[in-house]
Amino acid sequence: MAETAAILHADLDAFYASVEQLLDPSLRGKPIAVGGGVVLAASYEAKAFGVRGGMPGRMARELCPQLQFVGGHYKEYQRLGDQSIEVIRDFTPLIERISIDEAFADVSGSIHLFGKPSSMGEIIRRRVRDEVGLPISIGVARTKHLAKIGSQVAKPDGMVVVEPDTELEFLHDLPVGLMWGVGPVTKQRLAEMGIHTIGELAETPGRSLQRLLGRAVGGKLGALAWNRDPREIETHHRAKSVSAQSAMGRKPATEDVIGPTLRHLADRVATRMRAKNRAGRTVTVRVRFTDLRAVTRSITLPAAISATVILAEVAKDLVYTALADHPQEDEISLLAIAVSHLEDDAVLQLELPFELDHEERRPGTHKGAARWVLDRSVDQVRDKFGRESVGYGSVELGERRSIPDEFRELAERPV
DNA sequence: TCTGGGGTCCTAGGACCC
DNA sequence: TCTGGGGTCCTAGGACCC
Repeated sequence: MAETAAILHADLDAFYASVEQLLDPSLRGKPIAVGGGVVLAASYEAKAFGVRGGMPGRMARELCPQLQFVGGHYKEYQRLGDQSIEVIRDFTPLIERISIDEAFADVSGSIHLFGKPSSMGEIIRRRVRDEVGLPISIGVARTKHLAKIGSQVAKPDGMVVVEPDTELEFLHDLPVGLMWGVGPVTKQRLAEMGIHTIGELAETPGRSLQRLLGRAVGGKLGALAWNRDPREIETHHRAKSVSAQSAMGRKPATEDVIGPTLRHLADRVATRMRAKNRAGRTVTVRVRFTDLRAVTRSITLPAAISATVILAEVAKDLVYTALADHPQEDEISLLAIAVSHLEDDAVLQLELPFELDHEERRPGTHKGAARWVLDRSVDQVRDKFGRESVGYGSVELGERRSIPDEFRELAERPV
């Protein structure tokens, strides 16, 4: 861990909304939201009305009647996000990309070249503003946790430097909700104990925290409140799961809904796995009912799979298992497929189809390999002619989904 | 106000093995 | 035969993050 404050956390402000305002100058200074059914990002002008990310579009409109919904420049989001992070790379290769609009960087080894970390932060901010055209906030501190909180405090369009000798002073007056790992539930539980600030959290005995929040969460929060953050910059991590989901409002739990949706989801997941030469052993499905309660069912197979048709079949069995356990539910609002237990996939892997209803699990290697080879050729056609050139579930679904596939891909991390 | 999509990590019980 | 204990894997659910 750095002795000096040399960890940067850089976070683009209201990212999607800022990109839209950059692309269309007539939107600048106006309350806008990216999204539709749900607000994916709100401009600062919209935030002034109380509009927040994750909020239902209808509620946002009530809060701000003149709110303008825009969006759709998905390729630009990716390009401008990448371009911004690349600016940081001019100062250090030790970068941990958290998401499309956010990254940590360790610049301790670059001080002799570029001067103080705070100077680097200011240059990065200016260059992102001048060369990309976007506002970015930066926190500079000795640890990731402090740097991250620093950038949150610095928003919008600012920089906060936490010097090593003022860390606890900085930390202890802040609300617990700013801490990494404190969400709505934990915040509420802490409030019930009269804990509202990080300082109050630090004064609470570790035993009490662990009793209230569990061993892991309680222990972690106690350590962070006392400013012990052992995390280091991780320049590359591999994904541990691949998933896709589809919200559908309110649909009957019938085969004509479930079949095409699962084929489409399996296609998305399996295509991404194959593109990264990975395959997975554990398949998990999630079924959400109309009251938003959700159940999951999973199975761990004896061998990893990445063929679309096989994944769709396994997922379908799991979904019907879940539905059989909830016979009173005849409508669903979401289906999801996730594959975990990922392994590196030999180029010519053997796929094993399984009969889930039988004890016996027969390897049918010829059939499995044939499916995998077929999938590979579909992948190649799509690479040349576009994803829509070959449809699995998307054509059958026959309706516009609220979120285009291009946008979904943005959330993807390096696999 | 009941709302998207892609992820990570933790807990707890049960099965199974040594 | 009964008893004890530890480790690992699997499954389901939940909190959290961006």
